[in-house]
Amino acid sequence: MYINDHVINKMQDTLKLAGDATRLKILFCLLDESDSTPTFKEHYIEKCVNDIAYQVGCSQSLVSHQLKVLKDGNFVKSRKEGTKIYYSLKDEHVREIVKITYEHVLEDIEND
Amino acid sequence: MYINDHVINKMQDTLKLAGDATRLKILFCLLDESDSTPTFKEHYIEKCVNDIAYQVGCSQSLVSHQLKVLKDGNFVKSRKEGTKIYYSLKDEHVREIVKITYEHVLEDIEND
DNA sequence: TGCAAATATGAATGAGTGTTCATATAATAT
DNA sequence: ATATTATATGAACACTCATTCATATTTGCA
Repeated sequence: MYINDHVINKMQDTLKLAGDATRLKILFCLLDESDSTPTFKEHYIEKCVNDIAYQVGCSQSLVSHQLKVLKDGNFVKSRKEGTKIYYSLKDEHVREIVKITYEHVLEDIEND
Repeated sequence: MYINDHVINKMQDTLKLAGDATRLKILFCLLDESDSTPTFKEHYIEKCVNDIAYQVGCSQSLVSHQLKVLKDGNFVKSRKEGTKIYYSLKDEHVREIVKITYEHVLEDIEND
């Protein structure tokens, strides 16, 4: 193959990381301030774990576990302030991958 | 959540489908005629199972299994001709998702 | 009819992973 | 110190899934 395994494996990791419902919800949650239609505008919103858990509708434990996964995969970063830890998207790669997939899925649903 | 579960689940399915090394190799294989740097030009190349297996370096059985997965997920389509079955990309969605991820991974590797 | 080529399929296995539950850690306030 | 809030962590479980092996199916051909 022309594409080396390193590239393939990194692509696999990236797509696998994004390919989970709970993590996708967390990413959407970090995409915008409130519960609105997702704008994919470049801005970095910070939310603490409990707020994310509440908005996403999952347990604190699950969200914490998945935030760790997202952080290890360089999808999000975190900042400590008192007892709270604020998470936000790490860069524009994440946003674009979510955006492209979102738009394609919407298009598919319209042409069902 | 503002995004309904149906959309989230379809996004999950799409990204999960693409998030596997073997399937990515198959998709790259169907992206271009030969072993060159991937152009992401819109053209639909047909290859039969054995050729794909050879180029990807996996067993016929594995490739056949994964082609079924890709077909069920609407990533590829197939056409029968004699004893051979030719597979090709189904639409531009697949190509774009692979392209975006590929470019992002390359960019990450450059800035390592 | 029989054989070879191309592909599909089913079972089995083993590794990976999403989720829950209980608990630990850390910081703050009383 | 003690209690409370916020978050992380580890074990355990169930479940998914990628891969292999053996075999079935289909088509074309002698």
